[in-house]
Amino acid sequence: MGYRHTKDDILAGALAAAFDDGLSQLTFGRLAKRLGVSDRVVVYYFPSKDDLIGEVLLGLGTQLQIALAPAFATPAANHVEMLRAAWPVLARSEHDPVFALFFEAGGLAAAGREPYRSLVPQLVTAWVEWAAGLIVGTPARRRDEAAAAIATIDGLLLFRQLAGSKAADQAARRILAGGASARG
Amino acid sequence: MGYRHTKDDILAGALAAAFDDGLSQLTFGRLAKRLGVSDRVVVYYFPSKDDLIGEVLLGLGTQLQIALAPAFATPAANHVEMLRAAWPVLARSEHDPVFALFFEAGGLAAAGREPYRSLVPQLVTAWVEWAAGLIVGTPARRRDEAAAAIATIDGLLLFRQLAGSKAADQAARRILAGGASARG
DNA sequence: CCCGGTTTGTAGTGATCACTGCGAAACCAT
DNA sequence: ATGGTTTCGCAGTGATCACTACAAACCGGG
Repeated sequence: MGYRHTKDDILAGALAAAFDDGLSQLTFGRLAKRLGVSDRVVVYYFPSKDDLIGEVLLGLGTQLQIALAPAFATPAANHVEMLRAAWPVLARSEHDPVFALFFEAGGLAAAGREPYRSLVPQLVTAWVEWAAGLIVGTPARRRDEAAAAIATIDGLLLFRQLAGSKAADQAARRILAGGASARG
Repeated sequence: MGYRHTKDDILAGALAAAFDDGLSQLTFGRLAKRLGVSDRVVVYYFPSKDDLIGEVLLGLGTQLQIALAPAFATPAANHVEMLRAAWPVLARSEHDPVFALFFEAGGLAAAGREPYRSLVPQLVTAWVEWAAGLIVGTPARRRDEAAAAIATIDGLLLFRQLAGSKAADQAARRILAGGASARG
């Protein structure tokens, strides 16, 4: 038997707590109480709050990758085709707390709060590069279509969180209708 | 001479403080210090934090409307045309703190935090209805195209905040290219 | 000028924040 | 068993949080 808690235990608990209550409610004290330990243990493994948040964001990135894997599995001719492939994931996104957490982090990044401001854009960039690998065409075209796909997916995900699934379905219907015959 | 501060004074200060430091840094104490008064004055006019945030969000809605007025000034045949009309606003959005503030509020709403969860969707809904008034066609078509426009605009605005203006320009180029000949 | 209500300062509430010092317990290698 | 290291509970740091009690200052109407 090792010690009672490993760093991974605590990080997993932190991710779960963030999923449940949001990043802004993630504190040493609350996390410790959730895990049934002294907050000293949490601070021992994550010497500063930024350390904890940084690793939580890393874990969030992994979870996002898992959630989006089925969406980004097949090559696409353009961003609308990519969006269509992602649709099954988008259509259920309001039930997946990983997206809510992403937008909370994104909002804090937009507001300029560290360490979100430094870390969240890396998630988005990695996401774009991942998408670019699936687009067919010249490098410039792959880059542009991937950026268009990610921007539109972000918009639909956020719109679904804020305006509800019905309005998001209406929006998606129109967006997906336009791209069947798009050219490069 | 009336008293030193009116409710509008304090609300204006609160909006300015939120623009500068973000909603999550908006507290009675900081706002009072910024205005050079006791926090008692702030609490007098806004008896609870939710009251203050609620009115700040209302003011944010007004500022958003002002910022987007030039984008939503002319009728559009579909969401891509509307997006094209909005482009001059989108292309400068990273210099306008009103959008950063909107995404911070949106992220907190997505995370389920009150009063954001209750109030922010109203901003988005009002936004969609405003856009629907500019789309030509049947009611259902107006509604769908407006939703598509707002979702895409949200996505481009957020993408510009998180991925930078260069990537956002690339994304916009592709999205705007697709809709020149879209039909209803 | 005085009287009513409105506005504001001083001070303080208990709670929670991120974080620390210290010593003891748990663990491991020998 | 022993000595050294890792882990962790206990207690406490000063700061800040939203919010309150109380009384003084301020104001317009009489």
